[in-house]
Amino acid sequence: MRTSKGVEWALHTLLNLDMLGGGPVGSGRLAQAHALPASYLSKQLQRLVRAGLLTSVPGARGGFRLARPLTDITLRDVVEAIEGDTQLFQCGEIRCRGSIGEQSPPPTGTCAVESAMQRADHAWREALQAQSLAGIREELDGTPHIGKVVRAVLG
Amino acid sequence: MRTSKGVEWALHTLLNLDMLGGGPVGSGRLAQAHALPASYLSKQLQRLVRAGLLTSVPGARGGFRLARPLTDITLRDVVEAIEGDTQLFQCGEIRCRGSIGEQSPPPTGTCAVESAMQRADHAWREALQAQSLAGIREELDGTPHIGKVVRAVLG
DNA sequence: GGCTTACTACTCGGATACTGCTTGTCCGAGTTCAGGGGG
DNA sequence: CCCCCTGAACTCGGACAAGCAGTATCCGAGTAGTAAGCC
Repeated sequence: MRTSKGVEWALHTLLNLDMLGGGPVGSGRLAQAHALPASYLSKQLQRLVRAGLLTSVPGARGGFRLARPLTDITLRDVVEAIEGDTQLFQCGEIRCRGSIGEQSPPPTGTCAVESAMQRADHAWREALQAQSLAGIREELDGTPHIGKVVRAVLG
Repeated sequence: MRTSKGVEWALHTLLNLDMLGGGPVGSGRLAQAHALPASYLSKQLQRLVRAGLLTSVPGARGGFRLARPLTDITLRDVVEAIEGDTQLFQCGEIRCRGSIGEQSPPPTGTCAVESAMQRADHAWREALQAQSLAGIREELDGTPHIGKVVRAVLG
């Protein structure tokens, strides 16, 4: 179990877009920046558009641009945009099946196992939500040449 | 992205084994309890054995039994036994590839994106570790007929 | 009658197929820009 | 000289394959119990 590569790609791409600042950048150029498959990256960026993190500009000279500043984008936003908001642990309600399930009265309330796993899931999402991309950008600015390279390559 | 079904199966099976208390129980009977594929459940239980959560008894009248009390088994133990201890987010170091990577000096230290995701990963594992199976067992004991059913079916 | 021994039934454990999702690729609809022609 | 029209190039967006991890299954090695045979 691991997050899809799209999460990593989306995060770096969002950071790159912020360093550029201005107009829309095509998926091809964004992909070239990190040697990613362009078409597949485009697919991931479409999800960010649907989630409201990016806006897409169609046509020639089109591309993607940030829909809002990095301070308003959390890791949780990105992860859920790519992966969906389904729980890490999905209860199959096996407690209701098999010989035990048949001989037990229909359960009332949530499965204890499920609720325990949900607590951990909640902690994960809280930790993701507590970190904005702006904070990560600040860490990167500890090595300021990065921004210069990005602008030289993509600008 | 979601945890494999094996996690759910393992958790319920461990709880059932504790309610029985005594001797080893075969994977077939444990599977029948929740209408699970017996052979595949056995595969998951083997992982719990390797992780030291269960002990297996070979031969006729053999089976699986708890290697230690539920108070000493946390959700994290079970999840990592089944899923492995790999991080939810695995950094592909794409920052070192592509035109940006080539034109940047070799990075020093951990990728900022990776360390941010690791913080969330850590929060998840902490929340898992904070919950023992004994606690879940207590929640289940709110509906005490469960133990009776388990003993009737498996005992 | 008691002990030994061969047999059977049952268990775990790993090697072997199948399925669904992640990953990767391709082509079409739509838009912008440029250039040429006409007023 | 300025405006309009046509064409081409480039973009996103969704439809179409390939690869791999998760899922499921089967068979062999090994052990406990049993029953028969022998002393």
